[in-house]
Amino acid sequence: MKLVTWNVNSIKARREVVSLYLDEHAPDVFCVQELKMPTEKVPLDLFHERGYEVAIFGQPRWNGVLIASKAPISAVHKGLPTVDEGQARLIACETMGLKLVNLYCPQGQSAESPKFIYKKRFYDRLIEWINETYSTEEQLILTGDFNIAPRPIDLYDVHQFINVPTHHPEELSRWQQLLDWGLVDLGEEYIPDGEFTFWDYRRGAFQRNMGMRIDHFLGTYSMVERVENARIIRDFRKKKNGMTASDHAPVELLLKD
DNA sequence: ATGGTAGCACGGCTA
Repeated sequence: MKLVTWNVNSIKARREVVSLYLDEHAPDVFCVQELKMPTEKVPLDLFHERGYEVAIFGQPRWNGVLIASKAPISAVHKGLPTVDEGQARLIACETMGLKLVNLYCPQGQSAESPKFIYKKRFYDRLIEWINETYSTEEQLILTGDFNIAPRPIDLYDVHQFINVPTHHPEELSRWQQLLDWGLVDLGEEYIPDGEFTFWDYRRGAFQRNMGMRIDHFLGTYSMVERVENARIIRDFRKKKNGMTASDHAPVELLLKD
């Protein structure tokens, strides 16, 4: 089966590009972040026409996450209790025998920003909630836009990220806590070092390959042996038929059935 | 040079 994560930067602006991706790459399970739309306005036909069931946690203007699956979806959970502040950043469900958490983690702006304090609080609560809700014995995957580049090689220039969000020690320690709980970065072994999932729109970052690997799959140990491959579909960071791309590329995880 | 680009929604915030 093919599991995909993609921060689309508005499902409204990206409707045609997302259609193209679904038709060309046919994921079985599709996790989307940054819908930038309230739940009731998300174009369901985009998914229903292609045989997907869909669970949506939307919000006007910002954030918003969605899971689409070719198989039935059950046990849908929306939101990370007590730290949401009205922000739609987490949706979880069960589908295809997997427990799945789709995340859009806060970005943090700068180390001095209140947004960075919020990012740390979000991660602290996430670690707690995962521990309360799941067991390491389960077939569990956390995926989405973590806004953390875990290794120096996951940034185009680590020297520009000394004490800067996405590679700050205070968030790397929280990433490590997720690993210590019993999760593995499933993409790391398969994605070649120095490949990125995000490039800023500004300063020609994509053309200069100034990117970061911040979109991930974290799985329990029982998932590790099921992974066949992971890859970044870099081509979808390029303009398609004049349509602007998202600033993130889709990331695919292939699992043995 | 505190820049730059995109999206939401029409001024300013967020990334």
